[in-house]
Parts: sequence; structure tokens; C-alpha cells
Amino acid sequence: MPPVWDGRPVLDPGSVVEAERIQQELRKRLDLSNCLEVAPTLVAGVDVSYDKGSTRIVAAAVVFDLGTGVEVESAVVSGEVSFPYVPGLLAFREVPIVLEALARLARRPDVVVCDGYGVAHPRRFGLACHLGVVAGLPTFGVAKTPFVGAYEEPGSRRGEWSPLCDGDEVLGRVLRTRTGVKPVFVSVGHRTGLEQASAITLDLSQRYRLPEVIRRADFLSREALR
DNA sequence: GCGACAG
DNA sequence: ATCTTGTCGC
Repeated sequence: MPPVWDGRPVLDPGSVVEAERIQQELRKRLDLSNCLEVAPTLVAGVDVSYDKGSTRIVAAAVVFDLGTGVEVESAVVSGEVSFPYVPGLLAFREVPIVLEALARLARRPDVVVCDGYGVAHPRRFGLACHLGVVAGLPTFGVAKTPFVGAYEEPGSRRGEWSPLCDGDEVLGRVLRTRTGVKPVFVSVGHRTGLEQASAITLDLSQRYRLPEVIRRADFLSREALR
């Protein structure tokens, strides 16, 4: 009884145009309300690594207990790339295998942290939104580099931030997780508030710039690649 | 038209 | 994402 994914195959587009159509369709199911009023306990981090000379890829999902800060479990799965990298369509490349990794977890996480963007996306439906909708889980994204939106450089100390905007629209936050270190870009995915996403990101980034769950998922997926 | 463009 | 050496600093 998979707790996250029912195992049904995910629609895979045969072209960029078709992918954009599917994206618009899935976007109708996006829930931007905050379902994390109560502090979540189980936080999962997901990431995908790619093999240089082949089509092999590996996804990892790691679960941490926010209360104790301890790693609870993890799952790693290998597969093949099924879609090219196209800015704005990253989800079609990574979501399928990430779903497989999440399905192998024994416990259902309260929220999932993605390596990339949520609504701070050209069509407001980045990787975190896509994964959240198809997995039916609260999600948000933490990206390392800018994509869409304008922002002012946030203060240099940990915890300081500035809004990531497109006109009057707030797409996310540029958050300083470590004093004197480059900030990260936080944006909500599905059923998660920006305030909650920012708090969790800070909570998981006390030693390094990126959330521990993301670093751990990155390590495990990269390690399994060899 | 041209360059930029999460991972 | 991945390819890559050294280097500066805590």
C-alpha cells in the first residue's frame, strides 16, 4: 500500500507543446492555501542526479523529523530520462522518478522540499507545484539560482530576506540562510504557505546554505549513480 | 530578431 | 544536471 503514489503511470508528453498543455491542465488543480498551520513533523527532501554519458538517472527522497532534526528514512531509485531539459518544463524530466522514490517511503511526509522552483515560474507552475499536485502532498521549492522575478539583494545576515516579485505579484522570497553566504530562492508549490516554507527552510539550513534534506538527497542520489 | 533560461 | 584543480578561509 504505497502511501504517496498509487503507481499509475504519469502522463509523459511527446513534445514541448504537449507538455505545456498538460502543465496548464495540472495547474487547475494547484492549491495555494496554507495547509501547514500546525508545524509539520516529517519533512522530505528530493533530488535527482544525472549520469554524464548515458540516460541513467537516480532519484532520492530523504525524510527528517523536524522535531529532533534526525533522519528517519530514505529511498533511492534508478531510472532513465524520458524528457529533455527545457527551462520551464523541468518537472516532466524529474517528477516521474521522484514519485517512484517517494512511493518507496514507509511513511508519508507532511511536506516535501524540492530542489528548484514552485510558483516562481514562467507559467506559475514549477517543479514543486507539479510534484505537489500529482503526489497530493504539500510542497515548496528552494532554488540556488535566479529564474524568474526581480528582487533586491537581501541583508547579509541569516534570516534576512527580500521579496521575489513580478510587478505587484509576489512569487517567493530571496532568503539568506547563512550569514555572508549567497541567498536561496524560496517559492511555494502546493498547499503550503510562503511563511511556512521560509521557516522550514531556515530551520533546515543552520549549518549549510541549502536545507539538510536537500543536501542529503543530493548526496544519496549522486552516490547511487556510481 | 537576440539573448537568457530552475536542474 | 555534469565536466574539473587549485585555492582561500574557518
